[in-house]
Amino acid sequence: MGLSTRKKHILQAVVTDYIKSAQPVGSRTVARRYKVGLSPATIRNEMSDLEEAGYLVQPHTSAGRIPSQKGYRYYVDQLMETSNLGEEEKAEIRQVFEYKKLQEIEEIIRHTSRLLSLLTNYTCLILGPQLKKSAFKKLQIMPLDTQRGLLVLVTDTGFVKNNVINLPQTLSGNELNRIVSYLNRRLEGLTIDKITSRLIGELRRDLYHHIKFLEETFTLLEDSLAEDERRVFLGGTTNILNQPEFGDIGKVKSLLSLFEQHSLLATLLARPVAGVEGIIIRIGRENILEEVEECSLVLASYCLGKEVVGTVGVLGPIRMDYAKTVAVVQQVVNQLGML
Amino acid sequence: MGLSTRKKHILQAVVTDYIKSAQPVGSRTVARRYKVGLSPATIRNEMSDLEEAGYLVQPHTSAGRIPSQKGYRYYVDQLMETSNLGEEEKAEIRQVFEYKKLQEIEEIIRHTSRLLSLLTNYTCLILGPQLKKSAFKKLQIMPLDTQRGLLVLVTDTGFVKNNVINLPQTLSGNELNRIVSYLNRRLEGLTIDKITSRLIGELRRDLYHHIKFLEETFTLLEDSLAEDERRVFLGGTTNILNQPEFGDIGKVKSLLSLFEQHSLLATLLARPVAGVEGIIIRIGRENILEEVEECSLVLASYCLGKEVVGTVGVLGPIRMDYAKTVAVVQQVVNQLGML
DNA sequence: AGTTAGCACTCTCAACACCCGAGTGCTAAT
DNA sequence: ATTAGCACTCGGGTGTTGAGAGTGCTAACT
Repeated sequence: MGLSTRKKHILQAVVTDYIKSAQPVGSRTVARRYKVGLSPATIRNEMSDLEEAGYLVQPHTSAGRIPSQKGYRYYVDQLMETSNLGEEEKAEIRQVFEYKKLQEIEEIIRHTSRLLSLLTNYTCLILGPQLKKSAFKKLQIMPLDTQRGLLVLVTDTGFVKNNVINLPQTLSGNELNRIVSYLNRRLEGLTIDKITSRLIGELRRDLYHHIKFLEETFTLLEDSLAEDERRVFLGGTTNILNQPEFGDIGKVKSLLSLFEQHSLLATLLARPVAGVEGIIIRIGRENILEEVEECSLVLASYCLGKEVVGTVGVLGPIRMDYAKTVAVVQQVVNQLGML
Repeated sequence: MGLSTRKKHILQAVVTDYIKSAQPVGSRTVARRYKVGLSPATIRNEMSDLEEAGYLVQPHTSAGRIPSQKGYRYYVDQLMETSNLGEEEKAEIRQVFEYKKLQEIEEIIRHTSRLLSLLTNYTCLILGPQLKKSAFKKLQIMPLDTQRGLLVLVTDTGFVKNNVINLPQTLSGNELNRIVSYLNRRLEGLTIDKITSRLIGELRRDLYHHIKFLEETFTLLEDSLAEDERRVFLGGTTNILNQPEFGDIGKVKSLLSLFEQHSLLATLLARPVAGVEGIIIRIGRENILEEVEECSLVLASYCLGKEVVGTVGVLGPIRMDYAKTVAVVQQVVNQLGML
């Protein structure tokens, strides 16, 4: 791993220049634009070494070099200087969160994804809070008419779930209220994944004379827990079209189709080790899906309240501006955590 | 308007063939593939006339002809034979709606849009129910903690709206209940657009001693009414990428960006004259937005219950399979109406 | 020994010429 | 009125060429 400082400088120059220009960068350019006091010839030699070591590749003889995935990895790990956000940008981020304090969580996330895609010009993916890990807060059943009611479930993370259910006509308003408040008492404070079939079985027994009604309610509850497909929120899906590397319809198509398959996206955003704090960068093939093997992903967990509840990610071309993206993601995640 | 029957046949042949092949069709092809008992030369003459009359255009000399927008219009109005759906397709549609009876409305619409885009291979746009035209059904406020509550609003069309609001700590549960049931009584059965500022002012007076609390609730109510941006649901947004006419990134981009601007889409789906029943087809420039001047839109109103509540549309290239699309849309709208 | 200048070499890309085939329009024959 | 025949047109594919960018190597320089 021990690259000479000179090699480091050159590698850095190549990466930053390529990130800006999307053009293979040659020795001339490095010599001219980046004040290494060296002649092109020397730089050529060093670049040749770097290529041999696997940090750079040549698209073809007689083109400049571009970073390999290994090169990007080295850059990200060792070379990148984290850029500070401009004050205007910081202000913009703060402003978006200013009035969001008491909004519903989905609304907040939607805005966040828009903000991130706007600031970075890449595509933003946000994995919503995991229902299982949220705590039950309150449940209510609103009768709609004689046969149907609306089941409303709220978690402490501000997650709201609505479901229309059938009510038996024989059920009086009083009974309904009793049942609801009983359920609220029993479920209070439990995290959703604690509401197991066993517990539900218990509740069923206790309320045996309402079985028919409950049957459906519980099935619904169980379903929505089992499904627990965490919602993925997208922002700026068309931003990739601005990237020169996606001039080809085929690539665009496979990516855009991926964007419609939320379950796949969820796996993409899943953190490898839940424990790791801070920002994770996945470059090209380091992502599991082949649809994004030409993309990089900047990932971070975010909190709402004190718990880590989800993941935000910014997806751009491998040639993305890592420094800026990391800064933006960091800032946004911080702001989210303060809500 | 009076085309000879022979010209009609030829025009029809050209349109259908071009819809299938996306290639300009020449006189040979018409003679060979469509049993008009005529030689290419004769057909050439007729096609020449049709071009003069504006129904066909030549991309360049020595290419076949393709229909002009006028040509498509004539085809759609006079020539198109409405295709009957295959039994499997009908069954598929029915099946999707089978289990949807008591779902929430948004869920139904989401499924519908997926279904439509799947069956047609085009992009599906659905304009959700208009809040203003829906009738207020029920309102409930669930206290979440000492300071906040969840305001749940349900309309008769099955539309559910959630909003977190602040509650004054001084408010007792009883008081809250009284207020809620008072509001329910006053608002019952009114269509949302009847809940004007005047009415709200009245309510305010009647509940003057809760002004602070109500202030916020009402503002929220008013906001969500004023905003009343009808939601647009999309399906199969990447389907356009399969169309050869969108091989160019520029076009794709402008369309996909349009798909992110829901307010624009809403105007696109708005019906010109609310009264007109049945299916409307808008070809190319007949649509107001220039982003879709190379697209056609097949529109239909749909009902939920007895009221017309929204619009479904299928957006494809001008060269779309109108016959099939119309059949599918018709069928789906019918099924929706039966829910 | 490390650095640099010079030069021949390689490769891509854009421009240009070229040809082929599909399709037309016109004319003359049926 | 219809059709066969034929000259003409034009787009798209193919091959060639030249310019430009960048390299690698060698020999000279510090």
